[in-house]
Amino acid sequence: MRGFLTFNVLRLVSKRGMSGEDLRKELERRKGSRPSPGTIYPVLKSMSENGWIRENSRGGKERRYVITARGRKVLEAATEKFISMFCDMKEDFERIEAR
Amino acid sequence: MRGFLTFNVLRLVSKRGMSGEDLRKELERRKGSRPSPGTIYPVLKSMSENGWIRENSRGGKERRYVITARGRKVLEAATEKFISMFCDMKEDFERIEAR
DNA sequence: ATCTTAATATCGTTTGTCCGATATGCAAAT
DNA sequence: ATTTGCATATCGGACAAACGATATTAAGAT
Repeated sequence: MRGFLTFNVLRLVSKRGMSGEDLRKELERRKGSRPSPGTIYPVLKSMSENGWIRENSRGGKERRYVITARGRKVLEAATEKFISMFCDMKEDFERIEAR
Repeated sequence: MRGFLTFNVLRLVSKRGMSGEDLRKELERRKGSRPSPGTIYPVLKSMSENGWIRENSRGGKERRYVITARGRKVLEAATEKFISMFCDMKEDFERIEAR
């Protein structure tokens, strides 16, 4: 189950401002393993360079990122692709969440 | 949007017996681009070696695969992981399908 | 039997994700 | 000012996904 890290980060940041550490913790909750620093920070950097997210508040050591307008467009397009790829998974969501 | 090809193949084969070409066509429908032969056949081979799928009917040149009991177990576990990773995407499914 | 056509198989290479290790920066406590 | 602790940054490399090109196989048409 590899891949889709960038997509997931963009989704998380779109919901609320998050730092690298916030993301590592939340991703651990969701997928069981915590991505290493060497994974998450390069992703944040390249997303930043692409203009999908931007640094919002820099409270000392912690840098909090938020999504940009451009990032929202990218996310929306990616979400559509994602859905068409996994179009018949809605039933699985319902089946599994119903337990 | 790379990755998850094996997962997708397993899902498709679990619904109905499919050949390599069937899979290439269906994946094109879903994700826009058709995986090359050099992509799909090695995947089928390794899934076969793992005992997740097996050759069912070999109508001449065409080999049709079906999922095995073991494959179903793997698929079920992978689906749960997938859902917990993308837990809050149900709303996106509904939002996008509603158009 | 030969030719044609489509499906399948294999190989080497490219590309991208992710990690481990290590270094740097920053703020608060001492 | 020094130390401590945590967040962030960077780098090299491991690993796997996917491709392009090419070869093989099998069935049917001629």
